[in-house]
Amino acid sequence: MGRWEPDSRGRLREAALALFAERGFDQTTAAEIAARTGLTERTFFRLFADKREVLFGGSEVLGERIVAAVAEAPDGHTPLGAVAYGLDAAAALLGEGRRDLCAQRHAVIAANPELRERELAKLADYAAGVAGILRQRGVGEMQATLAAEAGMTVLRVAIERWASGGDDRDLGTIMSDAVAELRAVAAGG
Amino acid sequence: MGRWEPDSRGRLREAALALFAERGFDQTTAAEIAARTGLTERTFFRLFADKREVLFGGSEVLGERIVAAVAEAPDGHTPLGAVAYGLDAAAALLGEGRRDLCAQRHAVIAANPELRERELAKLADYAAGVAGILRQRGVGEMQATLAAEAGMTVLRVAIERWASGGDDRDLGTIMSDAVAELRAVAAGG
DNA sequence: CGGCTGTTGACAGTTACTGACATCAGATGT
DNA sequence: ACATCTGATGTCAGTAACTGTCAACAGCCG
Repeated sequence: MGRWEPDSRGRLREAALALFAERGFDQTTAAEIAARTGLTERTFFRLFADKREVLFGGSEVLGERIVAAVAEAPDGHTPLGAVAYGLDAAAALLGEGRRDLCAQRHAVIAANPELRERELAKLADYAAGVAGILRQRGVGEMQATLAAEAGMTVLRVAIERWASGGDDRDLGTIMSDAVAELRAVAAGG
Repeated sequence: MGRWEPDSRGRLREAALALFAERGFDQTTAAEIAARTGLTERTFFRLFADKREVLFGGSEVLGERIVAAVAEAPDGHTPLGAVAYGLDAAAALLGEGRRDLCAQRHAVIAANPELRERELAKLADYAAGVAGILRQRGVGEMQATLAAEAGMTVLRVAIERWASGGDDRDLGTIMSDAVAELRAVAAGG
């Protein structure tokens, strides 16, 4: 290496986030993002499947982490109890990162329907992975799906609270809280 | 009316479903769909915001029906109990339609990631509407969101079972069942 | 009869994305 | 040291999703 600046992916991600935050997603072309990093549009699309994906790099890592944590949850847990392990792992991973960047990213996503769609799709992917693990642990198809999907809803709501600054507590705390609320809401008549 | 064939929207929807089922979503252009109905591509995009929307016409009706049913649920229900009214209304509405068409539509959607994204977005819209109603009924922000989202997950899973033919029971029955499973999965430790 | 309205067509333009091929620094093998 | 291979990039041409603008024209209304 040395022939080109390293970490094209990372530089494109940074440039994209900055431009999206500044002018908005629709008002930013892939060519502009690429130009800002000294690369070409073609390279952009080689590194990211589509323009939206540039905002979701690293999302596979989060998904894998969640699925792994659910898989490693000790036996004897209810489905939702196992999912909570995954949520803890997610909170730990996200808690490492810079909260301001996470907030900026979320503001960009919240401002654009296409990006919101993509985020939902990512969460649905995680949910599918988690549901698969739960099924391996002997949970029935329907319960596995419901527990996994509900867990990802908790993840989304908690992150939104955390990133939007409406709740100053630790992300893990917000999430445990949300799981408790989920139990409460489902327990009632 | 009379100058042109009536119901351009409906004709485009039919043509699109047929072509998508036959060759797949990606292998079908908007111009081809339009041509099959004797219209032009420009008209297609005047009637549908984008190519995917042609498969989701009438989805606002379903959303409104669900939200209305939740709003009209008698007092004294838990949040999830009120959501169940919405699910009943959805089952009733979908039960009216032709199940084979619903199944074909779902097969097309299931076969394409972009279409799955759009479907998730529609469900998220319904959930937002339902959560709003629950909040009006005095349910807390977090519980309202969780109950509404969980309800839409039930809707999705139940429809998938029903449409894919894996479950011969009535859609309403499948859904009540799924709600019960949701309660069971959340009730446990 | 004349003007207004709503639906459509025609046409040009932008941009997301793809495929095919060229380039060239650096690692690798002999 | 030399040839070669590899991997990341650039170049260029093309498709198709959308959008803006203007024209055409049946029906309706005064």
